[in-house]
Amino acid sequence: MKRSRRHSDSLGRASALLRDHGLKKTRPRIDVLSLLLSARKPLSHHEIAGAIPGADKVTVYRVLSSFLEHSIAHRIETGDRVWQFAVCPCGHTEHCHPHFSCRKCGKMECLSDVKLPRWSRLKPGRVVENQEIYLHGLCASCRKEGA
Amino acid sequence: MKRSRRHSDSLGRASALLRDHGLKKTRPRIDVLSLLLSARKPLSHHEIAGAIPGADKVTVYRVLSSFLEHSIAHRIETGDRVWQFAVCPCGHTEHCHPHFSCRKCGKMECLSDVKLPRWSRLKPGRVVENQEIYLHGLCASCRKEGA
DNA sequence: CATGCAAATGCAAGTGAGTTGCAACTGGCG
DNA sequence: CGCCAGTTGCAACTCACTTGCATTTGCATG
Repeated sequence: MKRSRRHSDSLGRASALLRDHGLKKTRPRIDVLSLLLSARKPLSHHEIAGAIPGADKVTVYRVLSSFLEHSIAHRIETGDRVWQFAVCPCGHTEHCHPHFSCRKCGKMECLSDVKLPRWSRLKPGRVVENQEIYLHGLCASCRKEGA
Repeated sequence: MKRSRRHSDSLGRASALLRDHGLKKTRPRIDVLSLLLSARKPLSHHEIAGAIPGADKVTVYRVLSSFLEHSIAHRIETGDRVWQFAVCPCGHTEHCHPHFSCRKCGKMECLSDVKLPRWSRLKPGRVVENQEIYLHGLCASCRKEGA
């Protein structure tokens, strides 16, 4: 089964990631990290806590914060004052790429392969240390259905 | 005095803008709009309400919402879950341009003249209707001071 | 200029994402 | 095995923003 295979992969990858970053291997951390790994798209705290039966919401916040500190995951803000969290397949720890979300189905994707302008060249003098690019619109499948 | 001249300009422009959009000319609307016009940079609700003595915070939220609805102002989210509001000099009502904020002095600017990639070409199939680009780093003057 | 009323205001109370304090627990080291 | 720094989980908090509702007001109309 594809799904369970991916899930067990995620469990293994989660353990390895925690070990590599010197984080204790605890139940909440394994649960949250393997969920993020198998999701392959950004998830909100609400989605994460909801997908893990019995999860404590504060613990989930703290687990996510520790992932951010260790650059295991990154955080996106989508304009509705709710954070989304993701471990991107590209392995980038800074959210160097744009994120797209569909106004119809709500799905969000990381556009990891998009080339971006060199901000510092465009605006000499400033140093851009961090960026957040958020695109909103219709995804390919919702567009076909006709919105 | 340059400052008061700009302020009275803003008062006149504010009245004109309200009239043009069919909005009643009320005290809170005049106050908020002329403040945004003279600020020439994004301001948070907190900054706006703080700068207008006796302003009711709920009214300020509602005034800002009506400006958004009528595309007089636009709203930016900077990553700290606090909205910023601006009437850009370029006159664009969609926030089509990136915003930059300095991590040292906190100042935020609209980068109205920056050319952006054509998202739809980069990611065929999707329709990008709205974008939010937020850059964070050091502005030119804070960089010189050495941070 | 007086009048009416839809729209706007202002106060109080509510919502919800995220945070803090603190006592109890536990992974993983010696 | 036993320790303890790091982690968890519960309750209570913060704070940006929203909603409900009674009162006021801009402005169109007679």
